[in-house]
Amino acid sequence: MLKIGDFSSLAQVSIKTLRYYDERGLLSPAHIDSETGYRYYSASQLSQLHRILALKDFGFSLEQIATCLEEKVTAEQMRGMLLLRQAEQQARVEEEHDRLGRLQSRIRLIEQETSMSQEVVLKQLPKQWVASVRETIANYPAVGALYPKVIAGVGPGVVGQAPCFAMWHDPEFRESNVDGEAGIFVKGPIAATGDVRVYELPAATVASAIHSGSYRRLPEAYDALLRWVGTNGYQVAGPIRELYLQNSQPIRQDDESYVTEIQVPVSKAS
Amino acid sequence: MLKIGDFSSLAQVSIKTLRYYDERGLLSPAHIDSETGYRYYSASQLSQLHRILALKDFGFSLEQIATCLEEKVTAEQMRGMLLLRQAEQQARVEEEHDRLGRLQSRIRLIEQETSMSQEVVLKQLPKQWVASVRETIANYPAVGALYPKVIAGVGPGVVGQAPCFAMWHDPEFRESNVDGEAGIFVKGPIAATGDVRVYELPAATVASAIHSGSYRRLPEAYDALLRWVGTNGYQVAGPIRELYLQNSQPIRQDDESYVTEIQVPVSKAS
DNA sequence: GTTTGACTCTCCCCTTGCTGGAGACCCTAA
DNA sequence: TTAGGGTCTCCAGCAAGGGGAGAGTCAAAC
Repeated sequence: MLKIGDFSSLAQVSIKTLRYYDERGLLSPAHIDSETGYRYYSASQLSQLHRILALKDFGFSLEQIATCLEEKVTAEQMRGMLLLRQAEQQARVEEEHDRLGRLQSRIRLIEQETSMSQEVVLKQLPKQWVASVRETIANYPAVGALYPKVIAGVGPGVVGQAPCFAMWHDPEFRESNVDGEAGIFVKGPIAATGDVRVYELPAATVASAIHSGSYRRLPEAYDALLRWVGTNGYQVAGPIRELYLQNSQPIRQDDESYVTEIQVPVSKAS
Repeated sequence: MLKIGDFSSLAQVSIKTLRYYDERGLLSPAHIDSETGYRYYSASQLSQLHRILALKDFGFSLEQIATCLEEKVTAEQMRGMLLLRQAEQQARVEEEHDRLGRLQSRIRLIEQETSMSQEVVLKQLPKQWVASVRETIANYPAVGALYPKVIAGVGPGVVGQAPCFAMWHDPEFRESNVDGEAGIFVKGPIAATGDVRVYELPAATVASAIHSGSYRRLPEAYDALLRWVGTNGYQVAGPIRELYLQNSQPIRQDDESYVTEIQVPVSKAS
Protein backbone atom coordinates (compact mmCIF):
# COMPACT_ATOMS: atom_id res chain seq x y z
CA MET A 1 0.00 0.00 0.00
CA LEU A 2 1.33 3.37 -1.02
CA LYS A 3 0.60 6.68 0.61
CA ILE A 4 -0.66 9.36 -1.68
CA GLY A 5 2.73 11.05 -1.92
CA ASP A 6 4.46 7.86 -3.00
CA PHE A 7 1.77 7.08 -5.52
CA SER A 8 1.98 10.63 -6.77
CA SER A 9 5.70 10.55 -7.37
CA LEU A 10 5.54 7.11 -8.95
CA ALA A 11 2.91 8.23 -11.40
CA GLN A 12 4.16 11.79 -11.83
CA VAL A 13 0.68 13.03 -11.04
CA SER A 14 0.17 15.69 -8.38
CA ILE A 15 -1.38 14.87 -5.02
CA LYS A 16 -4.05 17.47 -5.64
CA THR A 17 -4.97 15.77 -8.87
CA LEU A 18 -5.21 12.37 -7.20
CA ARG A 19 -7.51 13.77 -4.53
CA TYR A 20 -9.56 15.41 -7.24
CA TYR A 21 -9.89 12.15 -9.15
CA ASP A 22 -10.96 10.48 -5.93
CA GLU A 23 -13.60 13.14 -5.38
CA ARG A 24 -14.83 12.83 -8.96
CA GLY A 25 -15.03 9.06 -8.61
CA LEU A 26 -12.41 8.38 -11.26
CA LEU A 27 -9.89 6.63 -9.07
CA SER A 28 -10.67 5.77 -5.48
CA PRO A 29 -7.80 4.63 -3.31
CA ALA A 30 -7.69 0.90 -2.64
CA HIS A 31 -8.04 1.66 1.04
CA ILE A 32 -8.91 4.66 3.17
CA ASP A 33 -8.06 4.65 6.85
CA SER A 34 -11.33 5.38 8.54
CA GLU A 35 -9.55 6.89 11.55
CA THR A 36 -7.28 9.36 9.82
CA GLY A 37 -8.76 9.62 6.34
CA TYR A 38 -5.37 8.79 4.83
CA ARG A 39 -5.61 7.44 1.30
CA TYR A 40 -3.68 4.27 0.47
CA TYR A 41 -3.20 3.16 -3.12
CA SER A 42 -2.05 -0.19 -4.41
CA ALA A 43 0.62 -0.44 -7.09
CA SER A 44 -1.83 -2.15 -9.41
CA GLN A 45 -3.93 1.02 -9.43
CA LEU A 46 -1.21 2.63 -11.49
CA SER A 47 -2.57 0.92 -14.57
CA GLN A 48 -6.01 2.37 -13.88
CA LEU A 49 -4.43 5.79 -13.53
CA HIS A 50 -2.57 5.22 -16.77
CA ARG A 51 -5.81 4.53 -18.52
CA ILE A 52 -7.21 7.78 -17.18
CA LEU A 53 -4.14 9.72 -18.32
CA ALA A 54 -4.29 8.16 -21.77
CA LEU A 55 -7.95 9.05 -22.21
CA LYS A 56 -7.24 12.54 -20.95
CA ASP A 57 -4.48 12.84 -23.49
CA PHE A 58 -6.99 11.89 -26.18
CA GLY A 59 -8.94 14.97 -25.16
CA PHE A 60 -11.80 13.42 -23.21
CA SER A 61 -13.28 15.34 -20.32
CA LEU A 62 -13.09 13.78 -16.88
CA GLU A 63 -16.81 13.15 -17.01
CA GLN A 64 -16.46 11.23 -20.25
CA ILE A 65 -13.54 9.31 -18.81
CA ALA A 66 -15.68 8.35 -15.84
CA THR A 67 -18.25 6.80 -18.13
CA CYS A 68 -15.50 5.08 -20.13
CA LEU A 69 -14.20 3.48 -16.96
CA GLU A 70 -17.50 1.99 -15.93
CA GLU A 71 -17.41 -1.77 -16.07
CA LYS A 72 -20.35 -2.12 -18.36
CA VAL A 73 -18.79 -0.27 -21.29
CA THR A 74 -18.08 -2.72 -24.09
CA ALA A 75 -15.19 -2.59 -26.53
CA GLU A 76 -17.68 -1.64 -29.22
CA GLN A 77 -18.97 1.34 -27.23
CA MET A 78 -15.39 2.34 -26.52
CA ARG A 79 -14.66 2.25 -30.21
CA GLY A 80 -17.67 4.48 -30.81
CA MET A 81 -16.48 7.04 -28.29
CA LEU A 82 -13.00 7.03 -29.77
CA LEU A 83 -14.37 7.53 -33.27
CA LEU A 84 -16.54 10.40 -32.10
CA ARG A 85 -13.60 11.95 -30.31
CA GLN A 86 -11.51 11.51 -33.44
CA ALA A 87 -14.03 13.46 -35.49
CA GLU A 88 -14.09 16.25 -32.92
CA GLN A 89 -10.33 16.30 -32.79
CA GLN A 90 -10.09 16.50 -36.56
CA ALA A 91 -12.37 19.52 -36.48
CA ARG A 92 -10.26 21.04 -33.75
CA VAL A 93 -7.03 20.55 -35.65
CA GLU A 94 -8.58 22.22 -38.64
CA GLU A 95 -9.87 25.08 -36.54
CA GLU A 96 -6.52 25.73 -34.93
CA HIS A 97 -4.86 25.46 -38.30
CA ASP A 98 -7.23 28.05 -39.75
CA ARG A 99 -6.60 30.30 -36.77
CA LEU A 100 -2.89 30.07 -37.50
CA GLY A 101 -3.61 30.97 -41.11
CA ARG A 102 -5.55 34.08 -40.13
CA LEU A 103 -2.79 35.08 -37.77
CA GLN A 104 -0.15 34.64 -40.44
CA SER A 105 -2.08 36.56 -43.05
CA ARG A 106 -2.53 39.38 -40.54
CA ILE A 107 1.20 39.40 -39.89
CA ARG A 108 1.90 39.60 -43.61
CA LEU A 109 -0.45 42.56 -43.78
CA ILE A 110 1.39 44.39 -41.03
CA GLU A 111 4.74 43.69 -42.68
CA GLN A 112 3.50 45.27 -45.89
CA GLU A 113 2.75 48.38 -43.87
CA THR A 114 -0.77 48.22 -45.20
CA SER A 115 -2.03 49.85 -42.06
CA MET A 116 -5.63 48.96 -42.43
CA SER A 117 -7.00 50.04 -39.13
CA GLN A 118 -10.23 48.05 -39.31
CA GLU A 119 -10.21 44.41 -38.40
CA VAL A 120 -12.16 41.72 -40.19
CA VAL A 121 -14.40 39.49 -38.13
CA LEU A 122 -16.52 36.48 -39.02
CA LYS A 123 -20.08 36.65 -37.73
CA GLN A 124 -23.03 34.31 -37.79
CA LEU A 125 -26.05 36.46 -38.59
CA PRO A 126 -29.47 35.13 -37.63
CA LYS A 127 -32.29 35.32 -40.10
CA GLN A 128 -34.06 38.64 -40.02
CA TRP A 129 -37.14 40.29 -41.45
CA VAL A 130 -36.53 43.22 -43.78
CA ALA A 131 -38.57 45.66 -45.82
CA SER A 132 -36.80 46.82 -48.95
CA VAL A 133 -36.92 48.25 -52.43
CA ARG A 134 -34.73 46.86 -55.21
CA GLU A 135 -34.00 48.89 -58.33
CA THR A 136 -31.40 49.53 -60.90
CA ILE A 137 -29.91 52.85 -59.96
CA ALA A 138 -27.42 55.20 -61.53
CA ASN A 139 -24.54 54.57 -59.14
CA TYR A 140 -23.84 53.50 -55.60
CA PRO A 141 -24.49 56.77 -53.76
CA ALA A 142 -27.88 56.99 -55.47
CA VAL A 143 -29.15 54.26 -53.17
CA GLY A 144 -29.94 56.98 -50.67
CA ALA A 145 -32.87 58.04 -52.79
CA LEU A 146 -34.59 54.69 -52.24
CA TYR A 147 -35.09 55.06 -48.49
CA PRO A 148 -37.96 57.52 -48.77
CA LYS A 149 -39.75 54.92 -50.90
CA VAL A 150 -39.22 52.26 -48.25
CA ILE A 151 -40.50 54.50 -45.50
CA ALA A 152 -43.46 55.50 -47.56
CA GLY A 153 -44.26 51.84 -48.22
CA VAL A 154 -44.29 50.68 -44.63
CA GLY A 155 -45.65 53.79 -42.95
CA PRO A 156 -43.82 56.00 -40.51
CA GLY A 157 -44.51 53.90 -37.44
CA VAL A 158 -42.23 50.96 -38.06
CA VAL A 159 -38.95 52.65 -38.79
CA GLY A 160 -37.61 52.20 -35.31
CA GLN A 161 -34.05 52.59 -34.34
CA ALA A 162 -32.66 49.69 -36.33
CA PRO A 163 -30.06 50.73 -38.90
CA CYS A 164 -30.87 50.76 -42.55
CA PHE A 165 -28.89 48.69 -45.03
CA ALA A 166 -28.11 48.33 -48.68
CA MET A 167 -27.39 45.20 -50.70
CA TRP A 168 -25.50 45.06 -53.96
CA HIS A 169 -26.65 42.29 -56.24
CA ASP A 170 -24.16 42.74 -59.05
CA PRO A 171 -21.44 40.13 -58.99
CA GLU A 172 -18.80 42.80 -59.49
CA PHE A 173 -18.14 46.51 -59.36
CA ARG A 174 -20.19 48.71 -61.70
CA GLU A 175 -19.76 52.26 -62.74
CA SER A 176 -23.43 52.68 -63.57
CA ASN A 177 -26.73 50.75 -63.71
CA VAL A 178 -26.19 49.32 -60.29
CA ASP A 179 -28.59 46.59 -59.12
CA GLY A 180 -29.16 47.87 -55.62
CA GLU A 181 -31.52 47.13 -52.77
CA ALA A 182 -32.23 49.50 -49.92
CA GLY A 183 -34.08 48.44 -46.81
CA ILE A 184 -34.64 48.55 -43.12
CA PHE A 185 -34.81 45.81 -40.54
CA VAL A 186 -38.28 45.14 -39.15
CA LYS A 187 -39.56 42.94 -36.35
CA GLY A 188 -41.75 40.59 -38.37
CA PRO A 189 -43.94 40.21 -41.44
CA ILE A 190 -45.66 43.56 -41.76
CA ALA A 191 -47.84 44.96 -44.50
CA ALA A 192 -46.27 47.22 -47.10
CA THR A 193 -47.36 49.05 -50.19
CA GLY A 194 -45.75 50.16 -53.39
CA ASP A 195 -42.52 48.49 -54.52
CA VAL A 196 -41.61 47.56 -50.99
CA ARG A 197 -41.01 43.85 -50.42
CA VAL A 198 -41.12 42.41 -46.90
CA TYR A 199 -39.30 39.09 -46.55
CA GLU A 200 -37.04 37.15 -44.30
CA LEU A 201 -33.35 37.46 -44.98
CA PRO A 202 -31.89 34.00 -44.26
CA ALA A 203 -29.20 33.41 -41.69
CA ALA A 204 -25.72 33.80 -43.08
CA THR A 205 -22.06 33.73 -42.24
CA VAL A 206 -20.49 37.04 -43.13
CA ALA A 207 -17.07 38.57 -43.00
CA SER A 208 -17.52 42.02 -41.57
CA ALA A 209 -15.48 45.18 -41.33
CA ILE A 210 -16.37 48.49 -39.76
CA HIS A 211 -15.56 51.60 -41.73
CA SER A 212 -15.44 54.86 -39.84
CA GLY A 213 -15.68 58.10 -41.71
CA SER A 214 -16.38 59.36 -45.17
CA TYR A 215 -17.92 57.11 -47.77
CA ARG A 216 -15.15 58.21 -50.09
CA ARG A 217 -12.79 55.83 -48.34
CA LEU A 218 -15.18 52.88 -48.50
CA PRO A 219 -13.30 51.32 -51.45
CA GLU A 220 -10.24 50.84 -49.25
CA ALA A 221 -12.33 48.96 -46.73
CA TYR A 222 -13.82 46.83 -49.51
CA ASP A 223 -10.37 46.10 -50.77
CA ALA A 224 -9.10 44.94 -47.39
CA LEU A 225 -12.22 42.92 -46.68
CA LEU A 226 -12.26 41.08 -50.00
CA ARG A 227 -8.56 40.41 -49.76
CA TRP A 228 -9.14 38.92 -46.31
CA VAL A 229 -11.87 36.68 -47.69
CA GLY A 230 -9.58 35.39 -50.39
CA THR A 231 -6.45 34.81 -48.33
CA ASN A 232 -8.33 33.00 -45.59
CA GLY A 233 -9.89 30.42 -47.82
CA TYR A 234 -13.39 31.75 -48.16
CA GLN A 235 -15.44 32.72 -51.17
CA VAL A 236 -18.16 35.30 -51.57
CA ALA A 237 -21.52 33.61 -51.19
CA GLY A 238 -24.13 36.27 -51.76
CA PRO A 239 -24.78 39.94 -52.23
CA ILE A 240 -22.62 42.27 -50.20
CA ARG A 241 -24.45 44.32 -47.58
CA GLU A 242 -23.73 47.72 -46.14
CA LEU A 243 -25.17 48.75 -42.80
CA TYR A 244 -25.38 52.45 -42.09
CA LEU A 245 -24.87 52.45 -38.37
CA GLN A 246 -24.62 56.14 -37.91
CA ASN A 247 -25.37 58.88 -40.32
CA SER A 248 -27.44 62.00 -40.56
CA GLN A 249 -29.99 63.50 -42.86
CA PRO A 250 -29.26 64.65 -45.43
CA ILE A 251 -26.68 62.06 -46.47
CA ARG A 252 -23.34 63.55 -47.30
CA GLN A 253 -20.48 61.67 -48.92
CA ASP A 254 -17.72 63.02 -46.76
CA ASP A 255 -19.05 63.10 -43.24
CA GLU A 256 -16.26 61.80 -41.04
CA SER A 257 -18.64 60.85 -38.24
CA TYR A 258 -20.36 58.14 -40.28
CA VAL A 259 -19.95 54.52 -39.30
CA THR A 260 -20.60 51.85 -41.89
CA GLU A 261 -20.40 48.10 -41.60
CA ILE A 262 -19.64 46.08 -44.70
CA GLN A 263 -20.79 42.48 -44.62
CA VAL A 264 -19.72 39.92 -47.19
CA PRO A 265 -21.60 36.61 -47.03
CA VAL A 266 -18.98 33.88 -47.29
CA SER A 267 -18.64 30.15 -47.41
CA LYS A 268 -15.58 27.96 -47.13
CA ALA A 269 -13.90 27.67 -50.50
CA SER A 270 -13.61 23.96 -51.29
CA MET B 1 -26.22 56.22 -28.65
CA LEU B 2 -27.17 52.57 -28.52
CA LYS B 3 -28.43 50.66 -25.52
CA ILE B 4 -26.53 47.54 -24.68
CA GLY B 5 -29.12 45.29 -26.31
CA ASP B 6 -28.95 47.14 -29.61
CA PHE B 7 -25.18 47.16 -29.56
CA SER B 8 -25.22 43.48 -28.69
CA SER B 9 -27.41 42.49 -31.60
CA LEU B 10 -25.53 44.71 -34.01
CA ALA B 11 -22.24 43.14 -33.07
CA GLN B 12 -23.57 39.63 -32.46
CA VAL B 13 -21.89 39.68 -29.06
CA SER B 14 -23.85 38.76 -25.97
CA ILE B 15 -24.87 41.36 -23.40
CA LYS B 16 -23.08 39.38 -20.73
CA THR B 17 -19.90 39.55 -22.73
CA LEU B 18 -20.21 43.29 -23.25
CA ARG B 19 -20.68 43.84 -19.53
CA TYR B 20 -17.73 41.58 -18.85
CA TYR B 21 -15.54 43.55 -21.27
CA ASP B 22 -16.63 46.73 -19.54
CA GLU B 23 -15.69 45.27 -16.16
CA ARG B 24 -12.32 44.10 -17.48
CA GLY B 25 -11.65 47.52 -18.96
CA LEU B 26 -11.55 46.29 -22.54
CA LEU B 27 -14.46 48.29 -23.86
CA SER B 28 -16.16 50.90 -21.72
CA PRO B 29 -19.43 52.32 -23.00
CA ALA B 30 -19.19 55.79 -24.48
CA HIS B 31 -21.59 56.97 -21.82
CA ILE B 32 -23.03 55.59 -18.61
CA ASP B 33 -26.12 57.19 -17.13
CA SER B 34 -25.10 58.05 -13.61
CA GLU B 35 -28.70 57.82 -12.40
CA THR B 36 -29.66 54.43 -13.74
CA GLY B 37 -26.32 52.83 -14.56
CA TYR B 38 -27.50 52.14 -18.11
CA ARG B 39 -24.66 51.65 -20.57
CA TYR B 40 -24.82 53.56 -23.85
CA TYR B 41 -22.50 52.71 -26.73
CA SER B 42 -21.77 54.72 -29.82
CA ALA B 43 -21.78 53.10 -33.24
CA SER B 44 -18.13 53.97 -33.69
CA GLN B 45 -17.28 51.69 -30.77
CA LEU B 46 -18.14 48.77 -33.01
CA SER B 47 -14.75 49.06 -34.62
CA GLN B 48 -13.09 48.86 -31.22
CA LEU B 49 -15.14 45.77 -30.46
CA HIS B 50 -14.14 44.33 -33.81
CA ARG B 51 -10.52 44.76 -32.94
CA ILE B 52 -11.11 42.90 -29.69
CA LEU B 53 -12.91 40.08 -31.47
CA ALA B 54 -10.16 39.79 -34.05
CA LEU B 55 -7.46 39.58 -31.40
CA LYS B 56 -9.52 37.05 -29.49
CA ASP B 57 -9.82 35.02 -32.65
CA PHE B 58 -6.04 35.05 -32.92
CA GLY B 59 -5.98 33.32 -29.56
CA PHE B 60 -4.96 36.17 -27.28
CA SER B 61 -6.27 36.22 -23.73
CA LEU B 62 -8.40 39.16 -22.68
CA GLU B 63 -5.55 40.40 -20.55
CA GLN B 64 -3.20 40.42 -23.52
CA ILE B 65 -5.85 42.14 -25.59
CA ALA B 66 -6.15 44.81 -22.94
CA THR B 67 -2.46 45.59 -23.23
CA CYS B 68 -2.71 45.54 -27.02
CA LEU B 69 -5.43 48.14 -26.90
CA GLU B 70 -3.48 50.60 -24.81
CA GLU B 71 -2.69 53.72 -26.73
CA LYS B 72 1.01 53.56 -26.22
CA VAL B 73 1.50 50.24 -28.04
CA THR B 74 3.40 50.85 -31.25
CA ALA B 75 3.00 48.96 -34.49
CA GLU B 76 6.36 47.38 -33.85
CA GLN B 77 5.32 46.06 -30.45
CA MET B 78 2.12 44.81 -31.98
CA ARG B 79 4.11 42.96 -34.60
CA GLY B 80 6.17 41.38 -31.84
CA MET B 81 3.10 40.18 -30.00
CA LEU B 82 1.64 38.74 -33.18
CA LEU B 83 4.86 36.92 -33.98
CA LEU B 84 5.02 35.49 -30.48
CA ARG B 85 1.42 34.40 -30.72
CA GLN B 86 2.15 32.85 -34.09
CA ALA B 87 4.90 30.73 -32.62
CA GLU B 88 2.62 29.59 -29.80
CA GLN B 89 -0.13 28.83 -32.25
CA GLN B 90 2.21 26.80 -34.41
CA ALA B 91 3.13 24.74 -31.37
CA ARG B 92 -0.52 24.32 -30.55
CA VAL B 93 -1.42 23.15 -34.03
CA GLU B 94 1.35 20.61 -33.85
CA GLU B 95 0.25 19.45 -30.42
CA GLU B 96 -3.36 18.97 -31.48
CA HIS B 97 -2.19 17.24 -34.62
CA ASP B 98 -0.07 14.83 -32.58
CA ARG B 99 -3.00 14.22 -30.26
CA LEU B 100 -5.08 13.28 -33.28
CA GLY B 101 -2.32 10.93 -34.38
CA ARG B 102 -2.26 9.16 -31.02
CA LEU B 103 -6.02 8.86 -31.09
CA GLN B 104 -5.98 7.40 -34.58
CA SER B 105 -3.25 4.93 -33.81
CA ARG B 106 -5.22 3.82 -30.76
CA ILE B 107 -8.30 3.33 -32.92
CA ARG B 108 -6.31 1.23 -35.37
CA LEU B 109 -5.16 -0.89 -32.46
CA ILE B 110 -8.70 -1.51 -31.29
CA GLU B 111 -9.77 -2.41 -34.83
CA GLN B 112 -7.06 -5.02 -35.01
CA GLU B 113 -8.53 -6.55 -31.89
CA THR B 114 -5.11 -6.29 -30.34
CA SER B 115 -6.67 -5.94 -26.96
CA MET B 116 -3.70 -4.62 -25.15
CA SER B 117 -5.20 -3.67 -21.87
CA GLN B 118 -2.40 -1.41 -20.73
CA GLU B 119 -2.27 2.15 -21.96
CA VAL B 120 0.87 4.00 -22.95
CA VAL B 121 1.52 7.35 -21.34
CA LEU B 122 4.24 9.93 -21.83
CA LYS B 123 5.86 11.13 -18.61
CA GLN B 124 8.43 13.71 -17.75
CA LEU B 125 10.66 12.13 -15.13
CA PRO B 126 12.70 14.45 -12.92
CA LYS B 127 16.34 13.71 -12.26
CA GLN B 128 16.82 11.29 -9.45
CA TRP B 129 19.60 9.80 -7.38
CA VAL B 130 20.14 6.08 -7.71
CA ALA B 131 22.46 3.43 -6.29
CA SER B 132 23.10 0.58 -8.69
CA VAL B 133 25.26 -2.27 -9.87
CA ARG B 134 25.89 -2.88 -13.56
CA GLU B 135 27.08 -6.22 -14.83
CA THR B 136 26.87 -8.56 -17.74
CA ILE B 137 24.49 -11.25 -16.67
CA ALA B 138 23.31 -14.54 -18.12
CA ASN B 139 19.80 -13.46 -19.04
CA TYR B 140 17.11 -10.98 -18.04
CA PRO B 141 15.65 -12.77 -15.03
CA ALA B 142 19.14 -13.06 -13.58
CA VAL B 143 19.04 -9.37 -12.72
CA GLY B 144 17.34 -10.35 -9.49
CA ALA B 145 20.62 -11.66 -8.18
CA LEU B 146 22.17 -8.17 -8.30
CA TYR B 147 19.90 -6.60 -5.69
CA PRO B 148 21.59 -8.26 -2.72
CA LYS B 149 24.84 -6.68 -3.93
CA VAL B 150 23.21 -3.25 -4.07
CA ILE B 151 21.77 -3.58 -0.60
CA ALA B 152 25.05 -4.81 0.73
CA GLY B 153 26.83 -1.83 -0.83
CA VAL B 154 24.64 0.87 0.63
CA GLY B 155 23.81 -0.71 3.97
CA PRO B 156 20.43 -1.81 5.16
CA GLY B 157 19.24 1.60 6.36
CA VAL B 158 18.68 3.36 3.06
CA VAL B 159 16.52 0.89 1.23
CA GLY B 160 13.32 2.66 2.08
CA GLN B 161 10.06 2.08 0.38
CA ALA B 162 11.05 3.29 -3.08
CA PRO B 163 10.75 0.62 -5.77
CA CYS B 164 13.80 -0.97 -7.27
CA PHE B 165 14.49 -0.79 -10.96
CA ALA B 166 16.51 -2.39 -13.73
CA MET B 167 18.02 -0.81 -16.84
CA TRP B 168 18.95 -2.65 -19.99
CA HIS B 169 21.87 -1.13 -21.82
CA ASP B 170 21.93 -3.37 -24.86
CA PRO B 171 20.51 -1.68 -27.92
CA GLU B 172 18.44 -4.74 -28.71
CA PHE B 173 17.12 -8.00 -27.33
CA ARG B 174 19.67 -10.56 -26.19
CA GLU B 175 19.35 -14.18 -25.36
CA SER B 176 22.42 -14.16 -23.15
CA ASN B 177 25.23 -11.90 -21.90
CA VAL B 178 22.83 -9.14 -21.04
CA ASP B 179 24.27 -5.75 -20.06
CA GLY B 180 22.03 -5.08 -17.11
CA GLU B 181 21.92 -2.59 -14.27
CA ALA B 182 20.01 -3.11 -11.07
CA GLY B 183 19.40 -0.36 -8.57
CA ILE B 184 17.28 1.42 -6.09
CA PHE B 185 16.21 5.02 -5.83
CA VAL B 186 17.83 7.00 -3.01
CA LYS B 187 17.30 10.47 -1.63
CA GLY B 188 20.69 11.96 -2.37
CA PRO B 189 24.40 11.27 -2.77
CA ILE B 190 25.13 8.61 -0.20
CA ALA B 191 28.23 6.55 0.41
CA ALA B 192 28.43 3.05 -1.02
CA THR B 193 30.93 0.23 -1.14
CA GLY B 194 31.72 -2.58 -3.50
CA ASP B 195 30.55 -2.34 -7.10
CA VAL B 196 27.71 -0.04 -6.21
CA ARG B 197 27.69 3.27 -8.06
CA VAL B 198 25.70 6.21 -6.71
CA TYR B 199 24.85 8.84 -9.32
CA GLU B 200 22.14 11.11 -10.54
CA LEU B 201 19.93 9.76 -13.27
CA PRO B 202 19.14 12.75 -15.51
CA ALA B 203 15.62 13.93 -16.18
CA ALA B 204 14.03 12.21 -19.14
CA THR B 205 10.89 11.90 -21.18
CA VAL B 206 9.71 8.33 -21.17
CA ALA B 207 6.89 6.36 -22.69
CA SER B 208 5.54 4.20 -19.95
CA ALA B 209 3.28 1.17 -19.70
CA ILE B 210 2.17 -0.71 -16.64
CA HIS B 211 2.28 -4.47 -16.80
CA SER B 212 0.22 -6.37 -14.28
CA GLY B 213 0.99 -9.99 -13.60
CA SER B 214 3.57 -12.56 -14.46
CA TYR B 215 6.90 -11.57 -15.93
CA ARG B 216 6.30 -14.19 -18.59
CA ARG B 217 3.93 -11.82 -20.36
CA LEU B 218 6.34 -8.89 -20.24
CA PRO B 219 7.34 -9.33 -23.91
CA GLU B 220 3.79 -8.50 -24.99
CA ALA B 221 3.94 -5.26 -23.05
CA TYR B 222 7.32 -4.46 -24.60
CA ASP B 223 5.90 -5.15 -28.00
CA ALA B 224 2.94 -2.81 -27.53
CA LEU B 225 5.07 -0.10 -25.97
CA LEU B 226 7.73 -0.12 -28.67
CA ARG B 227 5.11 -0.19 -31.38
CA TRP B 228 3.47 2.86 -29.76
CA VAL B 229 6.80 4.68 -29.74
CA GLY B 230 7.27 4.01 -33.43
CA THR B 231 3.80 4.85 -34.67
CA ASN B 232 3.64 8.09 -32.72
CA GLY B 233 6.79 9.56 -34.15
CA TYR B 234 9.22 8.97 -31.32
CA GLN B 235 12.50 7.15 -31.14
CA VAL B 236 14.16 5.31 -28.31
CA ALA B 237 16.62 7.63 -26.63
CA GLY B 238 18.30 5.63 -23.91
CA PRO B 239 18.35 2.39 -21.97
CA ILE B 240 14.94 0.93 -21.19
CA ARG B 241 14.02 0.80 -17.52
CA GLU B 242 11.82 -1.56 -15.57
CA LEU B 243 10.37 -0.54 -12.23
CA TYR B 244 9.28 -3.34 -9.93
CA LEU B 245 6.39 -1.67 -8.19
CA GLN B 246 5.13 -4.66 -6.35
CA ASN B 247 6.73 -7.99 -5.87
CA SER B 248 7.72 -10.34 -3.12
CA GLN B 249 10.75 -12.23 -1.95
CA PRO B 250 11.72 -14.58 -3.35
CA ILE B 251 11.14 -13.41 -6.89
CA ARG B 252 9.04 -15.75 -8.94
CA GLN B 253 8.50 -15.47 -12.68
CA ASP B 254 4.81 -16.17 -12.71
CA ASP B 255 3.34 -14.29 -9.80
CA GLU B 256 0.16 -12.69 -11.08
CA SER B 257 0.15 -10.07 -8.35
CA TYR B 258 3.31 -8.38 -9.60
CA VAL B 259 3.11 -4.90 -11.06
CA THR B 260 5.89 -3.72 -13.35
CA GLU B 261 6.33 -0.42 -15.09
CA ILE B 262 8.30 -0.32 -18.32
CA GLN B 263 9.82 3.03 -19.21
CA VAL B 264 11.34 3.77 -22.60
CA PRO B 265 13.24 7.07 -22.80
CA VAL B 266 12.13 8.73 -26.02
CA SER B 267 12.74 11.80 -28.10
CA LYS B 268 10.83 13.17 -31.06
CA ALA B 269 12.00 11.47 -34.24
CA SER B 270 13.12 14.20 -36.61
C1' DG C 1 -51.78 59.52 -17.36
C1' DT C 2 -51.06 54.93 -16.61
C1' DT C 3 -49.96 50.37 -17.45
C1' DT C 4 -47.63 46.69 -19.43
C1' DG C 5 -44.08 44.26 -21.31
C1' DA C 6 -39.49 44.47 -22.66
C1' DC C 7 -34.87 46.08 -21.09
C1' DT C 8 -31.33 46.77 -17.94
C1' DC C 9 -28.97 46.93 -13.57
C1' DT C 10 -26.14 44.45 -9.85
C1' DC C 11 -25.12 40.37 -7.39
C1' DC C 12 -24.27 35.65 -6.80
C1' DC C 13 -23.42 30.95 -8.19
C1' DC C 14 -21.86 27.59 -11.88
C1' DT C 15 -18.81 25.70 -15.41
C1' DT C 16 -13.33 22.60 -16.05
C1' DG C 17 -9.40 20.77 -14.11
C1' DC C 18 -7.16 21.63 -11.28
C1' DT C 19 -3.50 24.86 -7.91
C1' DG C 20 -2.46 27.27 -3.67
C1' DG C 21 -3.04 28.21 1.14
C1' DA C 22 -4.80 27.80 6.14
C1' DG C 23 -5.34 25.29 10.08
C1' DA C 24 -5.43 20.90 12.07
C1' DC C 25 -3.96 16.06 12.46
C1' DC C 26 -0.72 12.20 11.79
C1' DC C 27 3.50 9.49 11.27
C1' DT C 28 8.18 8.41 11.79
C1' DA C 29 12.96 8.90 12.83
C1' DA C 30 16.46 10.86 15.99
C1' DT D 1 9.70 13.31 23.16
C1' DT D 2 9.98 16.23 19.77
C1' DA D 3 10.79 17.98 15.20
C1' DG D 4 9.98 17.66 10.50
C1' DG D 5 7.49 16.37 6.97
C1' DG D 6 3.19 14.27 5.16
C1' DT D 7 -1.74 14.32 4.98
C1' DC D 8 -6.45 15.75 5.90
C1' DT D 9 -10.52 19.02 4.87
C1' DC D 10 -12.17 23.36 3.55
C1' DC D 11 -11.96 27.75 1.11
C1' DA D 12 -10.52 30.82 -2.82
C1' DG D 13 -9.24 31.44 -7.38
C1' DC D 14 -7.90 31.06 -12.63
C1' DA D 15 -10.56 32.13 -17.93
C1' DA D 16 -14.37 33.73 -20.15
C1' DG D 17 -18.27 34.20 -19.52
C1' DG D 18 -23.61 31.77 -18.76
C1' DG D 19 -27.88 31.51 -15.92
C1' DG D 20 -30.96 33.40 -12.95
C1' DA D 21 -32.97 36.41 -9.03
C1' DG D 22 -34.76 40.59 -7.61
C1' DA D 23 -35.12 45.36 -8.39
C1' DG D 24 -35.30 49.37 -11.17
C1' DT D 25 -36.20 51.75 -16.17
C1' DC D 26 -37.92 52.78 -20.56
C1' DA D 27 -41.19 53.30 -24.28
C1' DA D 28 -45.17 52.45 -26.56
C1' DA D 29 -50.10 51.36 -26.20
C1' DC D 30 -54.46 52.32 -24.07
